[in-house]
Amino acid sequence: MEELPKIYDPKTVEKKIYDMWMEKGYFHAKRDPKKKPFTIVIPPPNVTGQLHLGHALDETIQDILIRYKRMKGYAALWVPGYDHAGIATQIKVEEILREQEGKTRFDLGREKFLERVWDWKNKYGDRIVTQLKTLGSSCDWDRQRFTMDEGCSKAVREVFCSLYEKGLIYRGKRIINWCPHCTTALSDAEVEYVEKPGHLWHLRYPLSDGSGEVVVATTRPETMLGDTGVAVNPNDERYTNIVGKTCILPLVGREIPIVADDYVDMEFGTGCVKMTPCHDPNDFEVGLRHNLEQVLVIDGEGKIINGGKYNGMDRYEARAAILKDLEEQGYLVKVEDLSHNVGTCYRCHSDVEPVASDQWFVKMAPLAKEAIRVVEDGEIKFVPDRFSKVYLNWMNNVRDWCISRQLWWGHQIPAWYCQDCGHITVSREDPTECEHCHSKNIKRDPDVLDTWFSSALWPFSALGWPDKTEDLDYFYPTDVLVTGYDIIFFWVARMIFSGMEHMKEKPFSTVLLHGLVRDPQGKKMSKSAGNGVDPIEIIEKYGADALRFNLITGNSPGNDTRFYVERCEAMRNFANKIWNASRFVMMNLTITENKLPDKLELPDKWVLSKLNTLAKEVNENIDSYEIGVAAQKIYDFIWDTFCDWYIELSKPRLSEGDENAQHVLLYVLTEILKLLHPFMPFITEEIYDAIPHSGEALIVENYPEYDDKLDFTQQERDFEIVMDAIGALRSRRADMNVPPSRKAKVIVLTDKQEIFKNSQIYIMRLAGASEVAVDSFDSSHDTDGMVTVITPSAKLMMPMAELVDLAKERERIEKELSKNRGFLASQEKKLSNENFVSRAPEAVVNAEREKAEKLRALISNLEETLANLK
RNA sequence: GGGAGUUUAGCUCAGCUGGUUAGAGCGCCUGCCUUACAAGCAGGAGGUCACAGGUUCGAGCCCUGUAACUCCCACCA
Repeated sequence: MEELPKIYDPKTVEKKIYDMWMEKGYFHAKRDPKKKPFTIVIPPPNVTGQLHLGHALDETIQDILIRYKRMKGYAALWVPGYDHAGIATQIKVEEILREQEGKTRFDLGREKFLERVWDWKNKYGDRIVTQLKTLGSSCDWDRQRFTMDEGCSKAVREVFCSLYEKGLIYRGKRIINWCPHCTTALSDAEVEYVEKPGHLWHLRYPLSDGSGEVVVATTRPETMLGDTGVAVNPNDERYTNIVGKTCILPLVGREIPIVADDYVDMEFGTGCVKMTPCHDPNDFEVGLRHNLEQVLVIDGEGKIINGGKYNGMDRYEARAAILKDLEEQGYLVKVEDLSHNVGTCYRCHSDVEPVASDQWFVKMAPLAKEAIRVVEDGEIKFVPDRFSKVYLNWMNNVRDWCISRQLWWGHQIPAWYCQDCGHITVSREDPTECEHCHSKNIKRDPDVLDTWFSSALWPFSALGWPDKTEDLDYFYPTDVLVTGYDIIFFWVARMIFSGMEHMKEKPFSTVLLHGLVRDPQGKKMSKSAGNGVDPIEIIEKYGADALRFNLITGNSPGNDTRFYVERCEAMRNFANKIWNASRFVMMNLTITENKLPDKLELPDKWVLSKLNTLAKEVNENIDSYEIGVAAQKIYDFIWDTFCDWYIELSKPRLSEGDENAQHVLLYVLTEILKLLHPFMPFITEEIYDAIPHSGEALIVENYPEYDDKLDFTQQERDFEIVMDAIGALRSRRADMNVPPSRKAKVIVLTDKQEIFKNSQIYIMRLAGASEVAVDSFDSSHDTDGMVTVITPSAKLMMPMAELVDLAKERERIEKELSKNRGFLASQEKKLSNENFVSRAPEAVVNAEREKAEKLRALISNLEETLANLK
């Protein structure tokens, strides 16, 4: 057998292993009627994107679940794909165009520009795919999808048309959020509110009849150019006399009415509100109720229009100019500081402008009904559960979804406007004439759909819908959706109502949410802050396995986590630990078959029993999505149980040529590799390949589960008696600074003589004993010059005369005695409590009794030792 | 204005439906290159589980209240 290097080098291994998996087609899920399907669709990363730690966490969780289920015998399908990311991609290509050619998209025209985007997508679109592969993601690459591929486009068109036919998509004029930088409408979900310091300017609007004035307050004075009214509360006695009058809009000179509307809060400001129907959602509504004129004063790029001398100015430039003029002309009453929430674009973070505009909307109320029911009824579960409240709250208050975007990159809206009769033709096939008047003079809506419109269909469009595919039939609904809590509204909510509406079935059963990966200070990682960590660099340095393990341990579902590079180091060390443990096993192997021997020693039964418990718990933990807990348990077992104890225990046996020890080592190691494989796929597969094995590859081995045949609970406890003794001896030797090289005879007085007699070699090896003599408790031994160590089951003596200080020894034992007497007292108090004994479960009471027994034994051992100490 | 989360060792965090004397990684102290691993081994220090009440035989975990920090939603010009 080839000698493995001392240090594990992930770089050379990971690529080789991944290529092997690909070549063998292990990631490809076959529809097998004998198997149960398990399906995950990937949250499609942006085609413009670079892998960041958030993706890495997301993908790792999914890969763990998929690999686990695959090993459990499911037809486990993980559908990969990416998202066309309308705004982000268009901006990216526009940027390149500007930088390289000094052109805008309008210079090229729609068709040529889109060619450029496709070129760009074809060139760089697979970068994110390559990066996913370095993480070890076992996606079914044969089924890779793109939100703008033919199938997804067909799905989008079908959904648009069908919703339109049902009256659930409509076109109308509403106040929408407009991003002047991205020059497109946004949905409500795409606006992030940021608290910013601002001002409240109080302006004087003189009454037309010269009988006085009203004072209004505003945070956005530039919108006054679009004012077409002033509103007061109908119950506000201060103003009843002016309702119905008009006032003169300063700077503009327009005569505008004063109306009464409940919307106005009498307590706030002056109780008079300027009405700008085109630039404020509330004003828009008030305007409709009172028939106020609509004057649009800010254009798509945030510049002033219909504003006389201010035309062409940027909105902030205009604000300054208007304020200056207002002040000079005596219309500015006062200025107050006011911190207020400003809507910003979630893509570019520019301030969004509320603008009245004709857009397409999805009518949400009817769709929300089923989406609410399916979560309330528990058909879809959120993990952690608290997010179902967040979801339901949003869905219960959801407003219509603005889905049109003034972009070129995306799914163009399948609506044609008749230039003659004005009818809108919406169709699955491109029409050649108006369906109403048959005019050929029709023009297609230039806008595209919100990127999230296509993502909303992902769980079924990625499986082939609207065609009736076998994949759809077999794999839908999917099982788990893994994503960050930050896109519940953008994506999760919309997938749920889309699935219910178009499939009449939930898109997934469980939504597993994780938190954000933050920097060591707890700040959000971002390009602009420069605190981002590139997962690819981490993988190169520490390996994908270490990164994966780092990301999924030490945090729990739905909670944010901080990323420490040092933790990667710790996880790399763990990988190296496994590597070396495996090296040790291999170096000592003369056997070639992996099977448990008939004759098992006590430590064998101990380790197998621990392994059995581990397998049981890991299955339970993963099944309930506690994957961090599962990982931690495997880590502890490998490092503590297997390496620090079992391997050490096996050494004296191996040197005696005990093949049974080899068999148990190989068996346990193999089971560990299986258990760990979903978490650390590369190193486990590499080791599996190097040790004797019967399976084809680890990735398709059976995942370990609880095994009745390995139930050695009693032997596990028996051996822990020996471990207690070893621990006590070690601790005592360390106290006295005895170097490991100095061996000493150990005399064990115990009523468990058989256990200790069978364990002499282990005590010698692990506790620095030159020889071990076992005798009964009541046998007499000279304690002169003996160092005594007490455990509940044994009195252990080492002749180390020169190290013994009688006074100190007394003191030590007395201290230990009083400590344990204290414990026993509290224990006995608990046991003498009627309520405890009668109400606590029997197992708990028995455990407590046993504990008390042990303490009594320990105390009597200590007392006896103290009495003999002369 | 409404809702949620967090508060556990020096730091960052686990702690699964309430059940010993509360754990991990990193850091710290002591001793070891014991032929798998110094990216390691052995031993150790360090916590009144934010605070105040309550329920319970038993509370880090459940209930009530308080405080601090964080986030989400709504949005009053």
